[in-house]
Amino acid sequence: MSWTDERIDLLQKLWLQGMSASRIAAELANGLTRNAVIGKVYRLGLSGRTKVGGVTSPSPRPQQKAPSRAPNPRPTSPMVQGNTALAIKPAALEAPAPLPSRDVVVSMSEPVTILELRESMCRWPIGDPTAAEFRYCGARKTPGEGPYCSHHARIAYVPQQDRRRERRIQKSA
DNA sequence: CCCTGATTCGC
DNA sequence: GCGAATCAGG
Repeated sequence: MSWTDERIDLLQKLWLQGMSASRIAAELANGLTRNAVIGKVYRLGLSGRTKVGGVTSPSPRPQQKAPSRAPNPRPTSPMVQGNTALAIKPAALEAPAPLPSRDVVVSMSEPVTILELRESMCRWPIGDPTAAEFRYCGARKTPGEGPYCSHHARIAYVPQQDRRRERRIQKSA
């Protein structure tokens, strides 16, 4: 598959929304890697996401080929990133104030699709597994073997300390 | 170690 | 033009 206009369009949209390359790649679901996404973005001249605030960073992208080799003229753009980056996009600032949803738990990183789910991520299911919107918690898994983040682990393993003494007495045997 | 984007470079 | 490899960093 190649970069169709539609795909490029979506790519731009997502990229400008602040979505990370890896997520976009996963979203476009095509075996595309984040490298492919980044590479395309680069070619499109979209690299160096303009930050919010209108301060149009000069995004100096010398499209010219450096004779020998440009060691690393890395401007080190100020970008919010990392697993915990909340994809703060311009749209978010313009968007209506988030309704005081009451059940927004402390979930940091947004839920992830199964494609984005990694071994180190919480597998707590979010939503209807049969729905397309089904996601997993995706937060950092608690070290060890727990398939869940610490938060969900507690919910999952609410042990049965309270369990009725199931097998009462089986003395007579 | 997980992740991020940027750049280079062979195809 | 494409994207893996690499680089540079958080």
